[in-house]
Amino acid sequence: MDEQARIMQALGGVSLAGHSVQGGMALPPPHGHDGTDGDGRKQDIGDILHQIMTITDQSLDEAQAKKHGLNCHRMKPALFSVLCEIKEKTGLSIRGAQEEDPPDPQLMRLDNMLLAEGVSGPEKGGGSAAAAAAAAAAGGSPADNSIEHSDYRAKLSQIRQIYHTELEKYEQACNEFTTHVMNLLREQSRTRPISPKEIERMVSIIHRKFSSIQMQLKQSTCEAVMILRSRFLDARRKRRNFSKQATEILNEYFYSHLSNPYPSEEAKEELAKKCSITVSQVSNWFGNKRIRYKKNIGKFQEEANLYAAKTAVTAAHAVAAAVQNSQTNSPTTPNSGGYPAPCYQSDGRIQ
DNA sequence: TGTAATGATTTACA
DNA sequence: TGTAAATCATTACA
Repeated sequence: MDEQARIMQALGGVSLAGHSVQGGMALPPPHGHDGTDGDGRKQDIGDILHQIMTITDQSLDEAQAKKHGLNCHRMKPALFSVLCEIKEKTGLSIRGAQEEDPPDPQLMRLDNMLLAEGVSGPEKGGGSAAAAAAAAAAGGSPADNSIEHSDYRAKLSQIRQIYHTELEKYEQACNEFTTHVMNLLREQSRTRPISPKEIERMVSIIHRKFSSIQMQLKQSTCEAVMILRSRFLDARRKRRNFSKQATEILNEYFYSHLSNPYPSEEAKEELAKKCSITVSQVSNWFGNKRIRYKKNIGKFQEEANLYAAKTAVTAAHAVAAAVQNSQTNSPTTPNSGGYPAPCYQSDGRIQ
């Protein structure tokens, strides 16, 4: 170390008890330097401060001249390689150089999701599959579906656009910053020992930092897509009341089968077809109707009577038609073979 | 704007 | 797996 200090001094640098200072850059002492001499250290610090003050007092021209002198010094290439070697030995320049980044599972998940949703990768209709699935689940009319579909696609396309713009910005910033740092290090490598390996390491550090920013972007994009999906897929958020006609058909069936309001699978399918809704919507409707009817029969009594009358009229018409056609088989009356029609008490309770 | 109505979902159970 | 019951979230209406 003493030899190194002497060389530094000879080159016009500042020798500071084991620390070589050049243009504000300090080379730490190699391992093993204990520096336990208390008074000596105080003196060193005083020297350092003094030297720093001296440096700042120097004019730029003087500094440049010194720098030039250093660069042109015949010993410089030899010193540079020696210092590089020392740095290699101390492990400063190779620390972490071998760190191979394993693929981040979280990043992979984000990438996969963005790819699946059509946000990253080639545009594939902006999640039309998801939109179609949601539309089917919602059981809306085809016209409604196409409106929702295009709405979903438009919003997804917006997200995609923002994602790509931001990604491009990050990449540009990363490249600019990397170039800047590389130039800076190359420039500094003229006056302090920086090996190409070290520059590479620095570049990889920068890339790692920027990729973590990219991950945040991907994460927030995924969140936006999830919110969009949940809004689109959650049928409760876009509930539409069934058409009056559909409700009529369902009510007619319900009240004409009041004693056993449990339509078979076939009946459900038929009702679904008639009402232009799905079988599960029919099941939901009957589930809701049964529980609400049971809970408050009184409230539904009027409705029940109305539909009973309606059914009776329909049946009478059927009978009349049958008689007219001289047909022998009588029409099927509601509830025939099933539960008896409810008999209402004065309080509206079913007997 | 508050409230009733209503379609959908969730949970428990047979 | 279908249903009851409770609950949620939205719509319709006064």
